[in-house]
Amino acid sequence: MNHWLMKSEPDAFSIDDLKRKKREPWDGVRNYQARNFMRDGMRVGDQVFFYHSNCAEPGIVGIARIATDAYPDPTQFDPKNGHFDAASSRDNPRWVLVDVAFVRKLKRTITLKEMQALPALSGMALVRKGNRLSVMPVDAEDWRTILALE
DNA sequence: GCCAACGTTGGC
DNA sequence: GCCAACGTTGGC
Repeated sequence: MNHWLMKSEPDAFSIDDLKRKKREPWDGVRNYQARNFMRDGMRVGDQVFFYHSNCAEPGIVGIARIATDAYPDPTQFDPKNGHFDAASSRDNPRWVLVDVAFVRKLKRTITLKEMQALPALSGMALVRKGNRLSVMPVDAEDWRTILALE
Protein backbone atom coordinates (compact mmCIF):
# COMPACT_ATOMS: atom_id res chain seq x y z
CA MET A 1 0.00 0.00 0.00
CA ASN A 2 1.30 3.39 -0.98
CA HIS A 3 0.49 6.72 0.59
CA TRP A 4 -0.03 10.00 -1.22
CA LEU A 5 -0.71 13.66 -0.73
CA MET A 6 -3.02 15.58 -3.05
CA LYS A 7 -3.45 19.33 -3.01
CA SER A 8 -6.64 21.21 -3.65
CA GLU A 9 -7.57 24.83 -3.26
CA PRO A 10 -10.49 24.82 -0.82
CA ASP A 11 -12.19 27.62 -2.77
CA ALA A 12 -12.33 25.25 -5.75
CA PHE A 13 -12.79 21.88 -4.02
CA SER A 14 -12.48 21.37 -0.28
CA ILE A 15 -12.51 18.37 2.04
CA ASP A 16 -16.11 19.29 2.90
CA ASP A 17 -16.98 19.12 -0.79
CA LEU A 18 -15.48 15.63 -0.95
CA LYS A 19 -17.34 14.63 2.21
CA ARG A 20 -20.60 15.76 0.67
CA LYS A 21 -19.99 14.13 -2.71
CA LYS A 22 -18.32 11.04 -1.20
CA ARG A 23 -16.30 10.49 -4.35
CA GLU A 24 -14.83 12.71 -7.04
CA PRO A 25 -12.78 12.44 -10.24
CA TRP A 26 -9.56 14.33 -9.53
CA ASP A 27 -9.50 16.24 -12.80
CA GLY A 28 -7.35 19.10 -13.99
CA VAL A 29 -3.88 17.77 -13.17
CA ARG A 30 -1.61 19.13 -15.90
CA ASN A 31 1.82 18.29 -14.62
CA TYR A 32 3.70 15.29 -15.97
CA GLN A 33 5.24 14.22 -12.69
CA ALA A 34 1.88 14.35 -10.93
CA ARG A 35 0.26 12.50 -13.83
CA ASN A 36 2.88 9.79 -13.69
CA PHE A 37 2.25 9.24 -9.99
CA MET A 38 -1.45 8.78 -10.69
CA ARG A 39 -0.89 6.57 -13.73
CA ASP A 40 2.02 4.43 -12.57
CA GLY A 41 2.09 4.66 -8.79
CA MET A 42 -1.43 4.69 -7.46
CA ARG A 43 -3.42 1.57 -6.72
CA VAL A 44 -7.04 1.27 -5.68
CA GLY A 45 -7.20 1.45 -1.91
CA ASP A 46 -4.12 3.63 -1.41
CA GLN A 47 -4.55 6.24 1.29
CA VAL A 48 -4.28 9.95 0.56
CA PHE A 49 -3.71 13.05 2.65
CA PHE A 50 -6.09 15.75 1.43
CA TYR A 51 -4.21 19.05 1.51
CA HIS A 52 -5.64 22.54 1.31
CA SER A 53 -3.40 24.91 -0.62
CA ASN A 54 -3.52 28.58 -1.46
CA CYS A 55 -5.61 29.49 1.57
CA ALA A 56 -5.39 31.10 4.98
CA GLU A 57 -4.14 27.97 6.73
CA PRO A 58 -2.45 25.57 4.29
CA GLY A 59 -2.24 22.03 5.61
CA ILE A 60 -3.61 18.51 5.72
CA VAL A 61 -7.30 18.45 6.51
CA GLY A 62 -8.45 14.91 5.83
CA ILE A 63 -7.91 11.43 4.50
CA ALA A 64 -9.16 10.02 1.22
CA ARG A 65 -8.76 6.79 -0.66
CA ILE A 66 -7.92 6.00 -4.28
CA ALA A 67 -11.12 4.57 -5.74
CA THR A 68 -10.14 3.80 -9.35
CA ASP A 69 -7.16 3.14 -11.53
CA ALA A 70 -6.08 6.05 -13.72
CA TYR A 71 -8.23 6.81 -16.77
CA PRO A 72 -8.31 9.69 -19.27
CA ASP A 73 -9.30 13.06 -17.82
CA PRO A 74 -12.38 14.10 -19.86
CA THR A 75 -11.74 17.81 -19.27
CA GLN A 76 -8.74 17.72 -21.64
CA PHE A 77 -11.11 17.09 -24.60
CA ASP A 78 -13.59 19.85 -23.80
CA PRO A 79 -12.75 23.19 -25.48
CA LYS A 80 -15.05 24.99 -23.06
CA ASN A 81 -13.20 23.63 -20.05
CA GLY A 82 -10.36 25.59 -18.49
CA HIS A 83 -8.22 22.46 -18.55
CA PHE A 84 -8.71 21.83 -22.28
CA ASP A 85 -5.56 20.65 -24.05
CA ALA A 86 -5.69 21.03 -27.83
CA ALA A 87 -2.56 18.91 -28.16
CA SER A 88 -4.25 15.88 -26.62
CA SER A 89 -6.47 13.44 -28.53
CA ARG A 90 -8.94 10.73 -27.57
CA ASP A 91 -6.77 8.22 -29.39
CA ASN A 92 -3.76 9.22 -27.38
CA PRO A 93 -4.83 11.07 -24.24
CA ARG A 94 -2.14 13.04 -22.51
CA TRP A 95 -3.77 13.49 -19.11
CA VAL A 96 -5.30 11.01 -16.71
CA LEU A 97 -7.08 11.16 -13.39
CA VAL A 98 -8.17 8.86 -10.59
CA ASP A 99 -11.37 8.93 -8.58
CA VAL A 100 -10.83 9.83 -4.94
CA ALA A 101 -13.20 8.75 -2.18
CA PHE A 102 -13.78 10.45 1.16
CA VAL A 103 -12.53 8.59 4.22
CA ARG A 104 -12.60 11.11 7.06
CA LYS A 105 -11.72 14.60 8.13
CA LEU A 106 -8.90 15.08 10.57
CA LYS A 107 -9.89 16.39 13.98
CA ARG A 108 -7.86 19.47 13.17
CA THR A 109 -5.74 20.85 10.37
CA ILE A 110 -2.14 19.64 10.44
CA THR A 111 -0.63 22.88 9.19
CA LEU A 112 2.18 23.26 6.73
CA LYS A 113 3.86 25.45 9.31
CA GLU A 114 4.04 22.74 11.96
CA MET A 115 5.18 20.12 9.45
CA GLN A 116 7.97 22.46 8.33
CA ALA A 117 9.02 22.82 11.95
CA LEU A 118 9.30 19.07 12.57
CA PRO A 119 12.82 17.75 11.94
CA ALA A 120 11.38 14.26 11.40
CA LEU A 121 9.60 15.55 8.29
CA SER A 122 12.47 17.55 6.82
CA GLY A 123 12.89 15.03 4.01
CA MET A 124 9.30 15.32 2.86
CA ALA A 125 8.77 16.77 -0.61
CA LEU A 126 5.91 18.87 0.73
CA VAL A 127 8.08 20.97 3.02
CA ARG A 128 10.88 21.55 0.56
CA LYS A 129 11.08 25.10 -0.64
CA GLY A 130 9.57 25.84 -4.00
CA ASN A 131 7.66 22.59 -4.14
CA ARG A 132 4.72 22.96 -6.49
CA LEU A 133 3.79 19.36 -7.08
CA SER A 134 0.08 18.78 -6.51
CA VAL A 135 0.27 14.98 -6.29
CA MET A 136 3.15 13.38 -4.42
CA PRO A 137 4.03 10.18 -2.59
CA VAL A 138 4.32 10.13 1.21
CA ASP A 139 6.66 7.71 3.00
CA ALA A 140 4.93 5.27 5.34
CA GLU A 141 7.01 6.71 8.17
CA ASP A 142 6.07 10.30 7.35
CA TRP A 143 2.44 9.21 7.12
CA ARG A 144 2.59 7.84 10.67
CA THR A 145 4.47 10.87 11.96
CA ILE A 146 1.84 13.22 10.57
CA LEU A 147 -1.10 11.19 11.81
CA ALA A 148 0.44 11.14 15.29
CA LEU A 149 0.18 14.94 15.32
CA GLU A 150 -3.57 14.76 15.11
C1' DG B 1 19.96 21.41 -27.26
C1' DC B 2 20.29 25.97 -25.11
C1' DC B 3 18.01 29.43 -22.79
C1' DA B 4 15.04 33.63 -22.44
C1' DA B 5 10.37 34.61 -22.00
C1' DC B 6 6.34 33.46 -20.15
C1' DG B 7 2.71 31.23 -17.28
C1' DT B 8 1.43 28.96 -13.05
C1' DT B 9 1.70 27.58 -8.26
C1' DG B 10 1.24 28.62 -3.75
C1' DG B 11 3.10 30.65 0.63
C1' DC B 12 3.04 34.82 2.74
C1' DG C 1 -1.47 41.32 -4.22
C1' DC C 2 3.44 40.15 -4.29
C1' DC C 3 6.94 37.36 -5.72
C1' DA C 4 10.08 33.19 -5.63
C1' DA C 5 10.32 28.88 -7.64
C1' DC C 6 9.75 26.13 -11.23
C1' DG C 7 7.72 24.00 -15.64
C1' DT C 8 6.84 24.80 -20.46
C1' DT C 9 7.36 26.93 -24.86
C1' DG C 10 9.58 28.34 -28.83
C1' DG C 11 13.27 30.88 -31.35
C1' DC C 12 17.68 30.08 -32.72
